[in-house]
Amino acid sequence: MSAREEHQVASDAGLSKQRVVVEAIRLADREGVDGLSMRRLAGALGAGAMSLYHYVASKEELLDAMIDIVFEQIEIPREETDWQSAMRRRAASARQVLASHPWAIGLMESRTSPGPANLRHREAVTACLRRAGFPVVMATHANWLLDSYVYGFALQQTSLPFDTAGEFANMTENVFLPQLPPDEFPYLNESAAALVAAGYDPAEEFTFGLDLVLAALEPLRSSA
Amino acid sequence: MSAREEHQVASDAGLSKQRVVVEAIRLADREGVDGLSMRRLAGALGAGAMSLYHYVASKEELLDAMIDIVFEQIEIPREETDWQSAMRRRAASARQVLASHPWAIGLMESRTSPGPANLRHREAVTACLRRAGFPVVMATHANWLLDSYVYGFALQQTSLPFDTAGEFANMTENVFLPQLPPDEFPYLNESAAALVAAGYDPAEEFTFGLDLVLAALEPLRSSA
DNA sequence: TACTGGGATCGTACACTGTACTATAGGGAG
DNA sequence: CTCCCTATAGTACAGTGTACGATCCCAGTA
Repeated sequence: MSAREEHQVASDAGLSKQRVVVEAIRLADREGVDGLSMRRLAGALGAGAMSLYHYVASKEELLDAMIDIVFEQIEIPREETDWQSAMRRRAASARQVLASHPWAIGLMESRTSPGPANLRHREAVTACLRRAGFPVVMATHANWLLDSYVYGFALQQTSLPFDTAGEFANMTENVFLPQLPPDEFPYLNESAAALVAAGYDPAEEFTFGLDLVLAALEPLRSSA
Repeated sequence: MSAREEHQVASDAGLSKQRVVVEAIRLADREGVDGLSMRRLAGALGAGAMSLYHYVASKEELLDAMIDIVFEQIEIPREETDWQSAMRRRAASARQVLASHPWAIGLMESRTSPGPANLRHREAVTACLRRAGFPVVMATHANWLLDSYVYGFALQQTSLPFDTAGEFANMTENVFLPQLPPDEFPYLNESAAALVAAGYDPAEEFTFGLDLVLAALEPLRSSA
């Protein structure tokens, strides 16, 4: 016990569910979700593996708690602003949060229970849309559409190896194009060449779809 | 060896990468991706665990091959039809395929290499959009937008426990509503009640967003 | 025919996983 | 002091991916 105190990194002011989950997120961010094991997590906390099970019923519950904390980090729409600005802010926040915890999207698939932060988020978004004048069913449609776009974009983004215009140009010229025979993939070749030439910046891609969707939803409000 | 032949299910006409990957997909469909282990897969094929490694370098490569076969099942746009019908068909196909292999979306996250079927798909979609008159950069935007919507919708759908209007009404009344204190979640309560009363059918939700996106993209074509 | 080489198949072993069960230490209540 | 309860672990077990080496079988050659 005294030997263990020598090398432990985290403060040992006592465990707690909060501390366990937060450290699990840091570990997953650093090493990927496959590198997150109960033993390694316990090691990072300076504790024994089985001690974690006093704060978390199972690894499944730990993963649930992790994604709920991720949802907590997504900015909730504020009341005063107009609905488009509010949706833009929360979409940008969601994209950024999901990009900095890439494992979260892959985890959303298997777990079915929404979690409290997720529910608060949905409530706030629905409130914003309803106050903006969307009828009930239309607000549901808008919710689905916006969430689908944000999650789908984040999903695609995390599986791509570039973030900036420079990285995109670099990867396209040195990795993608050499793998695309021009006779088999003429349009992808055209596309890649044109995008690099135009200085295409993937960071701006998110805005295009979001603005288009918001503009298309605007006339579906019933009042002003 | 003769004892093993008694209980094996699959035909033992010899292994092959194709047979291994196809059986892996069936196993994942049946038991979830967590239930897919090399030993169980080998058992389903009537083979020893290590035999699989002659057709697949690692489990990672197996997973890559699995998602590429899933992509192969998504209908590719045909040349003759107008672009909106083509996109509607392939979006519907993608949604259905991803719904019947729910593990596929969760897997897309971690793997970065596109895979041949994925590339052919992208090529065909880009071709369709370009021929419809979208400029190069606009075709890229449309591609991102449509894919984000389809993947995001599929992701949300697989994490929901209902598919039909009846199941939705049932789950909402018996499971969701009892967990939503009306004073804390007034809008979600209003929404749930209104949707059940209106006989809301989640199967139609996909069409709404897709149609909206397609209509919003239409004027961005440069020629007719 | 006998020999050989190589591809396919598999058994064993190792490090690692989640976690059930059990044991311990420490502190507050009676 | 005794009793009990909460927090912390150690050990053990079934199961994982896969490195390594053994085996079998068959095509080709002498």
